[in-house]
Amino acid sequence: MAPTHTTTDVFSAIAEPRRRQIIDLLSRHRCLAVGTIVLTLGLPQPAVSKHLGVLRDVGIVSVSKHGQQRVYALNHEQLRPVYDWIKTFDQYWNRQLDRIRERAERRALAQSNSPEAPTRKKGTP
Amino acid sequence: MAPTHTTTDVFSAIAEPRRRQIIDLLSRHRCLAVGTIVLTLGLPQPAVSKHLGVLRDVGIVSVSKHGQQRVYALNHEQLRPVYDWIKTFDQYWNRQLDRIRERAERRALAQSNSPEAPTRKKGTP
DNA sequence: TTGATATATTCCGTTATTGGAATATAATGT
DNA sequence: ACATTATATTCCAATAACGGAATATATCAA
Repeated sequence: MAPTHTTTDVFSAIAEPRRRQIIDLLSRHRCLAVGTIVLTLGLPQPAVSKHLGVLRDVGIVSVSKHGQQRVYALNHEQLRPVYDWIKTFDQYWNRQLDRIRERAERRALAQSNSPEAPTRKKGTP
Repeated sequence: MAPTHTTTDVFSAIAEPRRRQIIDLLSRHRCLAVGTIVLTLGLPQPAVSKHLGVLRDVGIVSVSKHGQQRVYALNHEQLRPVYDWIKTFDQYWNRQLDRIRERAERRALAQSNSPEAPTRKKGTP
């Protein structure tokens, strides 16, 4: 049948590289007018408007009128589902880091015990 | 033109809910045969095979032959780009939490200083 | 009102994605 | 060789997504 409606799914909304660009840009400023986004990213204006529309539908950004320009701001909370999902895997990377650190520390300890011993294997001399 | 090729983009690969289901399942087991995934998730076998194909192309999972079954395992590292990207926003949520905690602590402190004072505003009595 | 600027929307053509059914391939057992 | 099990692939139809050009809407200025 059909791909999962990007309009209702945060994961699909952030799948688009340019939408992530927009999000990244917005995250570095409290709010931005469409024109600024267009100029900064160098994308065609209709494209930006359409991507902002998707992000708006999902709730990732919100708009407010300021004169004749529309100012967009990022709603960080809406990105939390992504963080919560991916977060469950970070233990693997962190464990990996822990392992590396532990090994380094063990090695450093061995070094300090016998400064002239070869790095490789202590063995029984 | 066309949507971003899911085959080369981790973000697009994880946009599919059922693929996330498969990833979740695989993350809870060191490795799983296709048949097990089919039975566990209750999805049609061709669907599972196809989704696994996408995940395989992106490198999120890897296969090995065991008899006549293909055993899939999750490559956690491949999910890191997603974590790295979303992680840059977690400061907002955490700051929010910090703010809440700090306020609670301040309130608790105020309470302990004047146990009978109203919660609202200390003022000059 | 007219004109200019800022943004949104619509229309169109192309391509991708998904599910489902059927089929193909591979390994195993008899 | 043949049947069985496990998995992958192919074919199809429906739909959705994207980019680009053109156009519509809204706001402000003169």
